[in-house]
Amino acid sequence: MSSALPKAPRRGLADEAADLVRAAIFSGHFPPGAALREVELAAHLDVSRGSVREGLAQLEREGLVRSGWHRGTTVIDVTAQDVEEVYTLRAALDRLAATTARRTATSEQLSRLDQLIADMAAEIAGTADTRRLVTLDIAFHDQIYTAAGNGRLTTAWQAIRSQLHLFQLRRADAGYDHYRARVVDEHRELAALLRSGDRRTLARLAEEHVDSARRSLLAGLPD
Amino acid sequence: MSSALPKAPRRGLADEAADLVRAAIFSGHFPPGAALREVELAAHLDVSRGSVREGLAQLEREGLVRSGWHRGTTVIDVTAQDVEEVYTLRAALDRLAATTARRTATSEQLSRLDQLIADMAAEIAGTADTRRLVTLDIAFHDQIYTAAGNGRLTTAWQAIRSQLHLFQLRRADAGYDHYRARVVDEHRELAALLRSGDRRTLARLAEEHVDSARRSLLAGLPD
DNA sequence: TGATGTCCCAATGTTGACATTAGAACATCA
DNA sequence: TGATGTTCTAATGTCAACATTGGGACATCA
Repeated sequence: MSSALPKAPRRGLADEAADLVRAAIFSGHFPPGAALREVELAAHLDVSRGSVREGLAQLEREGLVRSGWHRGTTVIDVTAQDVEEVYTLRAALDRLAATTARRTATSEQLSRLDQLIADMAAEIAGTADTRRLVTLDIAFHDQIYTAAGNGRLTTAWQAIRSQLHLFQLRRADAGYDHYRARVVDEHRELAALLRSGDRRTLARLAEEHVDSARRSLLAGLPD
Repeated sequence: MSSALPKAPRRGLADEAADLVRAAIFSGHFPPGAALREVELAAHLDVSRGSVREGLAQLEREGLVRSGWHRGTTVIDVTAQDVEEVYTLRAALDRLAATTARRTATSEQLSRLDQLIADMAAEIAGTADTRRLVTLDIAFHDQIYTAAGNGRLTTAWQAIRSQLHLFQLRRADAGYDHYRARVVDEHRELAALLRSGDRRTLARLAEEHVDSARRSLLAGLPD
């Protein structure tokens, strides 16, 4: 939660409002399709409508909500097509991130990947809190994008990151055991290829890693 | 400029403000690094600061401007690293868009590509307005993304589209003749492979198309 | 003289009030 | 009775005033 220097990034109320609403969506307080009324949120969060409005615009950038002219803002629905779109794009982004990070990652960043894998393994051996497992999974990929060091690529990743989080959460709630069974091995293999794999093999694995996730999620979607 | 049905999408003032400022940036009225003051813009566009603010946030999504806490908004600078980042990401996105469109494009959409190529050729044979040529070039790729039909992919494309436009404009202003010499052939080849090429060849060409553009732009950047 | 602290102002962040709109409920007519 | 036009209202879009902040100019001191 803290770097060497927290660098205290003074943020605006809009950012905090966005964080709060995002957390509420992840927690299930606002289910898919729910309407997010500005006045209601403003009163509940004790900030002005302007700030809430700006925060919602931020969530729209992340693809978590949709809004239209005078039609308000609603939480996105999780349809099969949404899943298809997000995972297809993610495969392309992950492929680029991995092959780039293979050249640019520092040994420190690579050890951080090992640490995250160890955390996953510990979590599975322990209480196996699937919610936390998903967070670690995403943090692992965050780290790869950071190591790649391409700001625009990271922005594109963040534009689907929250949606992905929502999807994986739904996957977790439905109780997919084989996700827990394979998540550690798959990431360990990715980390190994990042260290000393050839580019093409790594590229293919990065794509397959995402494809397998997509298939397993789609299999459990009644939509 | 007009589809069969303009479908009159009632837009807010924020969107119009964004369009106006974007055009002003492209026209050179706001050069790279220029500060975009909210009060100034609001007065000039005759809208409130709130709308300007929202419009600027939109331009930030497009990567055309950057802003920080209490430090205002400025037009992005065009450094070598920026070019590197944008074109690298674009290669990955174009690759996915092309391989997807190869499966999903309708014959109508493919003919529209041919039409755009014809427009380019006519432009070169005529006045050779490089500014319009760049617009056609980007419209060509817009069409491929539309044909791919992946909303998230299109969003990711739009997040770098404006920056790309700015880069290509600079490239045009510097007067790169061999861009004009090759642009038609390259796009014709892309269109042909979209119709009847195998996936791997198309993927490679899509990447190379972007790579050649990047190299030619970087060669002319003193930064 | 140069490093440090203080003040000030221009610009952004925030807010509540007012204007406008989309959609639903109702009334009207063929 | 079903389609069309009207009214109403809750919610969003817009606005201008107020609060807060970052950075530079100036003064102060070792």
